[in-house]
Amino acid sequence: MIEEKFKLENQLCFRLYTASRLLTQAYHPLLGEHGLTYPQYLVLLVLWEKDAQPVNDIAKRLLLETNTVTPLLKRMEAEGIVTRSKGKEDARQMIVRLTKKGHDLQKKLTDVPDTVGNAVICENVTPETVPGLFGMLDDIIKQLKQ
Amino acid sequence: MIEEKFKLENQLCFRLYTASRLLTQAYHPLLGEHGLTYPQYLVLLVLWEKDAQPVNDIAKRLLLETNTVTPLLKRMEAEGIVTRSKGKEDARQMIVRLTKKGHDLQKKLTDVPDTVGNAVICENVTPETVPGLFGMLDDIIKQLKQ
DNA sequence: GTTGTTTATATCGTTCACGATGCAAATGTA
DNA sequence: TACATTTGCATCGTGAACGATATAAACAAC
Repeated sequence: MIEEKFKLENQLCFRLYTASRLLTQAYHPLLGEHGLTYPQYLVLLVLWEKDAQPVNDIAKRLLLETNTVTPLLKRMEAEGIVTRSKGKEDARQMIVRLTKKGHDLQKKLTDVPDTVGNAVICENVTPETVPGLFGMLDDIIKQLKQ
Repeated sequence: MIEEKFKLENQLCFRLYTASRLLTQAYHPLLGEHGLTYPQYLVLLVLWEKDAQPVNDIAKRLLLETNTVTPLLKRMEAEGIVTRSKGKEDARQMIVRLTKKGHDLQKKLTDVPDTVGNAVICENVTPETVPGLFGMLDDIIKQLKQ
């Protein structure tokens, strides 16, 4: 008999991993239409809030390493969504800026948040319960960031 | 001014994605000690519950595609953790079985669930609130599976 | 100023994820 | 039995993630 602690049903991580994957998949057709991946969409969210950021600030905001973000940004540069240029004050930095195409994508993706948001609404996940879910996930993230 | 719906702080998916990544990272040192990755650990959880399963059953249980699971299992086979052999009733199936090494890993990993479990305990995430979190995540998963 | 350290980014290798496609075994139908 | 379809798995290509390492610029100490 398998111990309770090893049952898949008792694993928080498996739930987070699965929910994250499935929700990312829900974004896929909406973003793919515009040649974007989900992590690239996250970079856009960061740059729409504040344009012209160094790689490090983007990575820190997304809690990713630069070795993940750098290739991702180079692909976005190749797609003409962002530009990357050396910082003037600090020549080590690479400043990432939205192109017109990158900026304009916001209008084209205007329906994405609500479409995905509506896709998860169900019995126990409603506008009333989501804040509580956010709180717990934020707590987990804060805790694991140390 | 950026719209509310595009703010990173209002995204469920980003929270799930980040929490999943960070929690998986918490497993990394514990599993890496035994030459395992997190997805490989998930396969072990499935096989410890029930040995000798075809690739498809493992993939379905983890909500993954076989094209993800097949290479993963081949790596585990190369590590001597599982064997893969053609099914006798249905020659299309590949039956995956734990080796002694794979079976014995359970004892060696006995502390992993509690160690990781304790790492997430914090103010809003306690033995009392976790069932509610499980319920919401299960709801999201169920909803997105269609 | 020379040297040592830190910081910002990039490169490399490995392992997922996953869409698209291929192939052989099983199944269904005429 | 013949042929089409479905099923189970594998292969291929691309894009993340991430540990390890490299490189150049900035900074610090002497």
